[in-house]
Amino acid sequence: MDTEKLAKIFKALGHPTRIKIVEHLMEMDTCVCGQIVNIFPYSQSTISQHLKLLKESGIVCGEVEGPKTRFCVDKHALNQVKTYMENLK
Amino acid sequence: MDTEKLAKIFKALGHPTRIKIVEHLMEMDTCVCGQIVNIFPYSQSTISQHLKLLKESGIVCGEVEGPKTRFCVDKHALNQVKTYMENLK
DNA sequence: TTATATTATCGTTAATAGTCGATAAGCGAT
DNA sequence: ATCGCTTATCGACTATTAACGATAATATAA
Repeated sequence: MDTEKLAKIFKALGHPTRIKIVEHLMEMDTCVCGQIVNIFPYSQSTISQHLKLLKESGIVCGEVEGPKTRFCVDKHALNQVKTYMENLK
Repeated sequence: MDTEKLAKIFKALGHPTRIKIVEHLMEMDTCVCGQIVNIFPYSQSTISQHLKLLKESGIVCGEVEGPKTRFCVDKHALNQVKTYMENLK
């Protein structure tokens, strides 16, 4: 994974709310936007924006499911980041 | 490591130049600011600013050594991040 | 087809980040 | 004490981010 891509993911993770969103996605496996909105004291638009950033970085993916959008952590991307960290020595 | 702290480190790593600085510090073990300036196409003040951010996040530490400042990766902080990544499942 | 539920986007505002050149501050050598 | 080297900080500028409410878009249900 090249540095640019990696930096984008780190940047996406560089906000407490987005870290918590990712953790929640890991626990729940998948989540719909509304479920995430419910657990944070932020507006729907703010959470949607955070999800957009996470998606654009590649660490999260989302697929439309009727009127909803279902998000989950991209395990492949996550593993690449994990591998990078492990090899950082 | 709490979420705020973690987010700060991820944020610090969320820029290609800063990732490369950290990689360089890992390779060289320690580096003085000027050595890092030499390998990037940015001004001394810009690199100094990046180093400051890295230091403030806790992923890098620097100690004054005469007129120079010697930087290195904080292995303890790095290990905490590594552990976090490993446990993210 | 109209209403409802869900999510995304737009427009705005305030704050933060990235970069530079210029300058200040520190130490060591002369 | 001053000069030179190294690093940090300041001020400026532009760009990006974070947050909100309002609105648009889309799909399902009635």
